[in-house]
Amino acid sequence: MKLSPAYYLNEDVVGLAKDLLGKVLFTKINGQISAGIIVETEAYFGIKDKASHAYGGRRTNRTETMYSQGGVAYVYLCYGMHNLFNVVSSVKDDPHAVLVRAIEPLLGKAFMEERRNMLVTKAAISSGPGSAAKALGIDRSFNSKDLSGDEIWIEDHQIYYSDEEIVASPRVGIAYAQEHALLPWRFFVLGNKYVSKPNKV
DNA sequence: TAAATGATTGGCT
DNA sequence: GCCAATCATTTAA
Repeated sequence: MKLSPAYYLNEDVVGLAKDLLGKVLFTKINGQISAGIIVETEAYFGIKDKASHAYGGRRTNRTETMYSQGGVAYVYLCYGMHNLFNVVSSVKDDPHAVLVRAIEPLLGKAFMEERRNMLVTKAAISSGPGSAAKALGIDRSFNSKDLSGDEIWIEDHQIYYSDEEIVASPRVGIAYAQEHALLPWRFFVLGNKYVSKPNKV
């Protein structure tokens, strides 16, 4: 069930971002397990992507995590208050990553409600990268953690979406990345209410 | 050492 | 729809 370490070595990060839709992201915190189906992702294409923190080969304390071999978590603080969770992919020294932007609550919904202080029936509980991470209890202490460990991992539950249900669109919040801002590297499940806006074709 | 800024969200109008 | 909140990280001096 748990994805094998080899899965994350895929050097086609855009294809991986699409493939991660329907996979199930788990966290176990203080023995409490929660999980959600990944329904929205974005690909960050290593050193050639102006929207990536690793653009141009920039290598700092923060981005060092992305240079790891695929299969670890990259979590960083954005706008001073949101923890964004990414899956590091590809081989060592090739800083590709996939941002998980939304999940559909599957297990441990009571824990999510407690962490988000809202009912799981509200789409906003895990819609958007900051919200999805918070619902699962992910914070910066998860940065660099191995995705094949027992604190955070991803499973394949044989959930597949058809090509008609998967939509590719430009990424969100990266207007500063100029021409790269228009690349259709955001993928989401059409009609799923947990997908952040814009969520229409 | 200091200044600038962002892969956003939620509350208010 | 608009806008404030809030700080780690980066870059420049």
